[in-house]
This record gives sequence, structure tokens and C-alpha cells, in this order.
Amino acid sequence: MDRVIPKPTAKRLNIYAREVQMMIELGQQKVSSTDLGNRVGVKSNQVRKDLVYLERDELAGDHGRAGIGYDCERLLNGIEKLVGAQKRWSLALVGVGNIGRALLSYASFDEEGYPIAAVFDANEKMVGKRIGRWEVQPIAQLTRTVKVRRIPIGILAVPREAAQGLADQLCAVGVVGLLNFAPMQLTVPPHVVVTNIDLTITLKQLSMDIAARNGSGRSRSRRRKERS
Amino acid sequence: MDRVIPKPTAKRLNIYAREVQMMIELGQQKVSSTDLGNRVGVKSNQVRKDLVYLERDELAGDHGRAGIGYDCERLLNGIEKLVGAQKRWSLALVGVGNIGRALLSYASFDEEGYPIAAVFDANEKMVGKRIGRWEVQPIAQLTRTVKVRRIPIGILAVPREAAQGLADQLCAVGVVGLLNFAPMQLTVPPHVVVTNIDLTITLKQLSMDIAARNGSGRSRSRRRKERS
DNA sequence: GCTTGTGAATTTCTTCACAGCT
DNA sequence: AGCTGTGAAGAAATTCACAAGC
Repeated sequence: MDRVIPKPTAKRLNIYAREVQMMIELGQQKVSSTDLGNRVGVKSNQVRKDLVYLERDELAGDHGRAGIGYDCERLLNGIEKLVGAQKRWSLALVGVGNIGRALLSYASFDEEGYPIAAVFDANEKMVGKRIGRWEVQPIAQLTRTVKVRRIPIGILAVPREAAQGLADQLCAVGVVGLLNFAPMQLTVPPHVVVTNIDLTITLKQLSMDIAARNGSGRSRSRRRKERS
Repeated sequence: MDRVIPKPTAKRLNIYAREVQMMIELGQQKVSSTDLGNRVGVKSNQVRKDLVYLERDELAGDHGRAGIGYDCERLLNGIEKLVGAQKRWSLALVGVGNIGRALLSYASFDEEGYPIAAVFDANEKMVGKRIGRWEVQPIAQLTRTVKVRRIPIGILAVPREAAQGLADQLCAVGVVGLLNFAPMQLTVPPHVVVTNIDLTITLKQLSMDIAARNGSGRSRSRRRKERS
């Protein structure tokens, strides 16, 4: 069977997981591909195709049962195993400006397996301060701390001018993933993955989508539109 | 000629624009598709294909000049015209928690043509407060204000439980786009577009990408990886 | 009835390859 | 030499359609 998960599928699997999780919390037991699809704005065919990648329990078993649907718990388990939700990845946050501070007070990271292990800032007035349960360290400490603690992912919440230099430092000490809030494209070694979040560009895309929706034909059914 | 811009192309065009803008600020005059492509992690062929969608100046003219490249100013203009960068879209921000406040202090929105026209919060302690140059209004005012000011885009920076209800209110008074920071899928009328930003899911995807990169073959050249 | 799972067809997007311009 | 623009080929992702199970 196919072992490599297509990117679009991976994206959707995480959304399915979030949705099924919520349904479980609400007491749901079963869900059909049609139902799940409606909730997340995806065709039922697509949902089933995506679920093909789940590991089949070797003896006697697919996941869903025709006529019934999928068992929520089992489905959630299956997806989480597939998307590697068990592993924990610690984070190094660089920059405690607006975005940085928002991230620090965003509790969910911890719960979801992404603990913020260290935070840094270039501003001397920030260094040494405590924010929540973190103490802000100086950039001078960055390479040492990240290397010693083997932090795999860096979050860049710094001005554009500083971003590339800090990315270089992080990559040099073993970071393999970057979440970049600076509005620019980073250049990094081939083994590191970077995800950019540029709200300005996001808004531009959103308004393009709006324009496109109103420029061409009207849709008919009550559906959704998803992105990012 | 083709009039509809493919989604992936639209995404890249905005990135090109950002990059070219930066080059202009740095004094660059010309840029080749190869150069631009390298900077943003896209093949030169792809860049040229994307630029096909720019409006041709009717008489005597493509954009780039073979052997030379593209004129930065002209290129930027062309892209901006295409992606509708001239239009201004005002925003209604709902929720002044961590994320909401970060957005308010994120000056770029204004400059880029997305002024925050009103801000709301359910918390009584917040209502009436001034944050930057905005005064926080109660949710009770939301429908009136958004309708009267004809605000087209809403930003939901609220807890999950509140998101759907507020989305409904916003849609009911004419909002056509939503930027949703709540970790859930919204259900909206077919003519409204919603873009979701869920940092937890983003991190999950990032770690999957990292795992995939280290699980299969090593790459060779100094390139980048982009997302969102 | 409504459901899953999946080959096959289709659509969409990317890459290749090269003619032609500077 | 280096570059653009584009048809043609290729790869990837989505949708269709339907056999088979509950």
C-alpha cells in the first residue's frame, strides 16, 4: 500500500482529527464520511480516500463499517497514529513582541505536545523579565540553549530585518523546523522545513477569494471554504 | 486568454510581490525569473508561467525582456493590479484576548490597505477600554456597527465556543469574508469565504513535514520550503 | 435504505523542452 | 551567453461511479 501521505491529505487529516475530537467531547459515537465531510467542507469521497492511509488493523479489519460509519474513538486513534500526534516537539520562541507574547499566553501548545522550552529576545529591557512561567533569555544564549536542550523547532516572531540572521543561528545548532512570522522568505539548509505565517498575505488572499466568489457564478448549497 | 487565476498561482503572486517590493527597496532595478524563483523557492519555469496571468500591455509588450529579465517596478505594478492590491477592505475585529491585542498592535494592516474599522469584545471589563486608537465596543453593537459601516471582513479572535455564533451574526449583516483564529470549522453561507488559522494544526503539519523530510531521501541544493 | 472502499476518469497543477529574442 | 514565453508531457489531486456490506 501507499506509504507516502500526499500533502493535501495530511492537511485534511489534521482537520478531521480536530473535528472528531470535538464530536467525541460532545458524546458522539459514530460518524459517517458524509457527515464528517459536511462538517469540514470536503466531499465524502475525499474523506474516504484520505482515510485509506490509516493503518489497517491487520486481522479482519477496515475502519468504517458499511451502512454504519466510523467509530469516533477508533478513527481518532487511527489518525493520530498516522500523523504522529504522540511525539512531543519542544519549541524555542524568538521574539516577545506582540505576536511572541500572544503565543506565550496561548496555552494550547503545551497540551497539544508542543511545549515552549525557551524564549529569547534582543531587547535588553525584555531580557530577564518573566512572562508567564518563562524567563526571557538574551539572544547571546540562543545557540547554547537550543543546542543543549536539543530543541527541534524555532518560532521566529521578530522584525523582518532580524529574521534571516536568527534563522541561520537556529539552523546551525540543529533546529529542523521553523515557524516564521516575519514577512519574508527565509533561506535555510535543505533539511529544514519552514512554514510562513504572513497575515498581510493571508488577508490579500482572502480578499482575492472573496472577489473571485462574487465575480463568477453563485454557488448553491450550504458549504464552507477552508484555507491554511 | 485565461481569466481565472489558479489558487496556487494567486498564492505565489502575492509572495512574488512581497519579494519584488523588498528588492525595490534595496535598489534593485531588474530581476530574472530564475533569480526571483530562487529567492522564494520556486522553479523559474513556474514563475514565468504564473506571470502569464498579468495583463499584457496591449500594444507592443510583454513584461519581461528576453536576455534581461523583468523591470521590478513594472512587475510589481502588474502583480498588484492583478491581485487587486489597490482596493481597501476594512476589518471588524472580534475578541481582544491575546491574539486580538497582538493584531491591534500589528501596524502593517493599515498600511497594506486593511484598516481595522471596529473592535468588539464580550468581556464587560474590556468594553469601553481604549487599545491603541480603538475603543472596544460591546458585542451588542456588533451587528449595527458592521452593517452601518459596511465592513466586509471579520476577524474572529475568540474562544471556540463563541465563534460560530459570532460568525452567524457577522454573516447576517453582510460580511463576506472571515479570518478565523478559533480552532474549529465554521459553517457559513455559500457566498462567504473563510480562512482558518489554527496554530496547533500548523505545528502538527510542520512536524509531519519534518518527519517526512528526514524519513525519505536527502535533498541536494540550497533551497527553501514554503507554506501558507 | 444508507454506508464503505476503490478502480477509472477527470481535472488541476507542475515540469520539461525548446523556439525565439537581446 | 542568458533570458522569456509557451506548447506538450508529466505528475498530482479530485471526482465519479459502482460493487459489496450492514
